[in-house]
Amino acid sequence: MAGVSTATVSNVLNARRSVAPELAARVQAVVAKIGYITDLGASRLRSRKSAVAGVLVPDIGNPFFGEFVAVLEGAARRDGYDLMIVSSGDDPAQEAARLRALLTWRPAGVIVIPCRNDIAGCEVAVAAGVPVVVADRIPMNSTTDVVGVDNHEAAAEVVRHLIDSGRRHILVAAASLAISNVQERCAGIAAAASRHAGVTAEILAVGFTLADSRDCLAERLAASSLPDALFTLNNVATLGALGALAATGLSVPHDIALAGFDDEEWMRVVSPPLTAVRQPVEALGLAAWARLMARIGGDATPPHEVRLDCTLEIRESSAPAMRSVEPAAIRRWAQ
Amino acid sequence: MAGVSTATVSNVLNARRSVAPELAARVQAVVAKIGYITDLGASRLRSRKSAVAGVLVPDIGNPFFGEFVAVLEGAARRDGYDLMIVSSGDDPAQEAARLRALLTWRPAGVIVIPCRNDIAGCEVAVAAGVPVVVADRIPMNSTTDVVGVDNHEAAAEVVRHLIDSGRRHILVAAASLAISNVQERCAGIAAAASRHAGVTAEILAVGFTLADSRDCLAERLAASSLPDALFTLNNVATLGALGALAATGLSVPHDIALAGFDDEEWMRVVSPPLTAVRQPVEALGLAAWARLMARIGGDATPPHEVRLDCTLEIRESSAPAMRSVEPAAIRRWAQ
DNA sequence: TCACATGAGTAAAACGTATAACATATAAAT
DNA sequence: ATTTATATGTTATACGTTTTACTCATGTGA
Repeated sequence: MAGVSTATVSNVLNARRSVAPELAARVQAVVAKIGYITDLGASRLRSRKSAVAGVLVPDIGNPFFGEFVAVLEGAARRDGYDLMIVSSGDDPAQEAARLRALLTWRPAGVIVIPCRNDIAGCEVAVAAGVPVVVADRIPMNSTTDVVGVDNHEAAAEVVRHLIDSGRRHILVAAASLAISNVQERCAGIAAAASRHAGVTAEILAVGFTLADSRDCLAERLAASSLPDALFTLNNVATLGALGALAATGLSVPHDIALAGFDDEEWMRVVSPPLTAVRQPVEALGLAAWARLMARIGGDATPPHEVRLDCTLEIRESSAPAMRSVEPAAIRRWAQ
Repeated sequence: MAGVSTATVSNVLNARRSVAPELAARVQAVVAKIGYITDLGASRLRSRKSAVAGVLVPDIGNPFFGEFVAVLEGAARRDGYDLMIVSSGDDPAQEAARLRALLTWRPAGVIVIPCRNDIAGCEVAVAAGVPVVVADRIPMNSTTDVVGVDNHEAAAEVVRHLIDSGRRHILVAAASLAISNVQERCAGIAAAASRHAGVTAEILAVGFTLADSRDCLAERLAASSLPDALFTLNNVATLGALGALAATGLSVPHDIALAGFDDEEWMRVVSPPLTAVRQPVEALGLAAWARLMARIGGDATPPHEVRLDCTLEIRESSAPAMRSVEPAAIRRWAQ
């Protein structure tokens, strides 16, 4: 339509070789007129270079993973990459299937938050020569780059804080003990608890859904030997704990302290505000993306392990149980 | 490697023509051995049929949109489709750019939650002959299928409830008045308020972020002429309201009632539990997907408009301000 | 026995793009 | 004036599939 060869069109659109201004203008005019849009599939097929990265998370509907993906998307756009986002539903079989589906897109690299300690079907990616970065849940002996937080120290810090707050019997609620970061957190809890005589920590697997964790915790709290602190290891378990506590009639922090992993915005505006471990989600995403870009760029150094620090946001839900003091004092203490 | 032609391999993998069992087995064996994975780009290029759908949402990190996308992903997988997910950041320029980026993937269809009343760059999609379904925020005179909720009635129901609860001066907090569903909600509010003498409704645009809405509302609540009810039109505004109320020292529902659009899990486990309009996110996603599949399947009927009903979850935050009654009674009332 | 349908394989073209190779004109250097 | 470099255009091929068209057996009914 512009009276030029397809090669010239390609050169105009990709600015690879110089094109006479007059011809370029003619091409641009036709492009605008007919609404021409490059076929990225054909482009990648011919040029053999892919500007898409795959992202596999357990559940895109979970705000933690949603935010993680949002960070990745921003970083990817800045570097000119598109993102192919899929979720595994915390099911290893789905994980393998989705990873395979990702690879059909021939991504330049893949970022994965696995649902278990080993990534199901990860070998197909490395076999295909696609760089893989594992985030958040870090398998024990991974051969790929990994990016996560210092779960051991963060969990230990929570336990130390609860002990300082006068608590002695900590009930820990985790989705599943098969998740690597849960294991790291439990180790941190055990380590911190063991350094203080008379402190007990009981671990409870409460499942992945709000309903499961609520019911599971309600049942435990109905039993004798009540804990005086509840430590939830992810955001879903925290919701379940609040539900169970409301059902049981226990008051926070008076009867029992509550602290959890994953800080969400609502936690600091409700009453009582919830003590939470804030994971550096943005830094996590940026670090994962940086590692992926390095590998795509040809970095062949041995696998990197990036560990970022969490921050403990101490709020009223884990304040000391001062029966005789008015709420205002507790609020003051929390600051 | 299997000693057959590529045509036979294609027939084995896609089961299009019958292949001798022995040859098929040989092909499958090689596929398994070398970890062959079809190149989806090349496949689509040649077959001219695309099994990918584009999804454009304002912010993948927002739990409402995250859940919407999660529903879509499940539906898409069931129908054998992949999803290309991008977000616009509530910026019309980005919206147009991302939509264009989506089209480079040659999707069979696109589902869009626009950031304004008109979808920036939507014409390129329809020009390309790609079916478009608009969800959640429905432009006034759209030429495409639209799927949304009955915002007018849902908002009116909230206002009627607040009036029943003894409230007369309602402050409405919306992100932006340029959003179509906000306009519909405001119309519903005005209609319901006008049917009751002495009831006022004041609309306030508080922005898209938690910080903005908190500051904006705190400023308004510091002024004279305090409202006795706060009605937030999305989840971010609800968070901002809680923050502003905490800063102002107003107690809910004693001094002021609080009700908002978007029901999230935490809202029913905090105290006081929050009255919220629950949007049927799952039904919304399924309806949008169903419309898209119909259009992809060749449905050429005039544009459909699907409207789903919301449900009002009445909880303690909008209970009557009974100064002399103990909390237990209020809780009873809320049930 | 012949004509003809059916089954099962292959060769080759096509999808939309990028690029290497080549061609030509003009400018610059010798 | 001849070579050499540079700028700018085109032709043709290749990317990894799918699919059409063609081939060659083999079976089947008259």
